[in-house]
Amino acid sequence: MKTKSFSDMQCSIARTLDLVGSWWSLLIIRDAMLGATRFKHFQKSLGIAKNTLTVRLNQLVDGGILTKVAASDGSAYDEYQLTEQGRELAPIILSLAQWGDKWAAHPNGPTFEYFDRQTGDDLTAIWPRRAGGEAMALADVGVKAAGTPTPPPNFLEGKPNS
Amino acid sequence: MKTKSFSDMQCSIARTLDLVGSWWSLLIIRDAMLGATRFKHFQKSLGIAKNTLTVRLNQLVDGGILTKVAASDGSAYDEYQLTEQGRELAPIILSLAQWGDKWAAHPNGPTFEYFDRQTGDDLTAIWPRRAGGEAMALADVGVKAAGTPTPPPNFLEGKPNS
DNA sequence: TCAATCTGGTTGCATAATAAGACTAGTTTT
DNA sequence: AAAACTAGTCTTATTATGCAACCAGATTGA
Repeated sequence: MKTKSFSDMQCSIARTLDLVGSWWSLLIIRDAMLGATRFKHFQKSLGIAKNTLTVRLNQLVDGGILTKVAASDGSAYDEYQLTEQGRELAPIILSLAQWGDKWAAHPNGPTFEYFDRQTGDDLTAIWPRRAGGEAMALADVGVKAAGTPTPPPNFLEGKPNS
Repeated sequence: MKTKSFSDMQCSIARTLDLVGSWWSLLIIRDAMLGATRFKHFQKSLGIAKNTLTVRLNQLVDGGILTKVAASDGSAYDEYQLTEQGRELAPIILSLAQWGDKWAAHPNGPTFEYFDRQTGDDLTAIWPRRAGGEAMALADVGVKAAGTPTPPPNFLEGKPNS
């Protein structure tokens, strides 16, 4: 069959998913954000098959999300570390967590809570906002083809032709 | 092999990915947000195999992201519409787009731009923010086990044991 | 009107991705 | 020095995806 790649699509969403959208990838990134650095961390935390984990880690390294560096603690085994590019996936991870907390919560409640280390407050919702900072209604989010000046259909509302 | 499901994990991120994390799912949701409602829209836009599309659409309906409703224009063919639950995936979609624009842009540039329909301004970045609305450094985002009072390791910094 | 086309699938077959477990060379612990 | 651990690899089995053919009902065009 040869699973189709999204890498030749022009859409940024597709291009992102091509790098981090395969099964397990985003959970590996989650664990990396929570401090996992070694093969065994990911393997134990996720229960993923080792061969699959090998492939996924290599893909993330190739995609520039992770780097493999010499261990900081003198061990002979390398560490996988998030790159800047990888760290900036945090909004995606946080919005996934936020949605799951609201719409797909586990009977026992969520495992993690996110807060502002400066103040201790809970994080403000990850949500589209206007310049001032207020969250906006989804219906106010407009989408347009790049370069187009006029505001065509609404995000979440426009109809495709035919 | 039997692909492992994430649905019994407690983590909200995993639970969300279980519903929308399979190959094609988020692109289908993207298209739904851009106005696609019918089988042919998704099929034409994505170039996905028809049997796979059938499975994906049914999964999204089962997961409460889409509903199948009678066509609004009198056609005999049903429409797939986003539910409220589905519409609230917008922050995930927008953060994927934002990351891709920055880190995985197509040579020809992005296809879409997002703006505030009220003002015409570009959207403010989807990013973790403090109560006041200012974007915060990722290093200031803390994560803790649910219920725990003390702030343990940083998000993006904490080390797992062993 | 009525043949041609479109729509939303289903079915069968080929291949790729994932899972599970055995195995291994090198590392670390006891 | 033996035992256990680490980060894989290899083999085998099953599922997921892709592709093409097919089909019944709806819609369109001449």
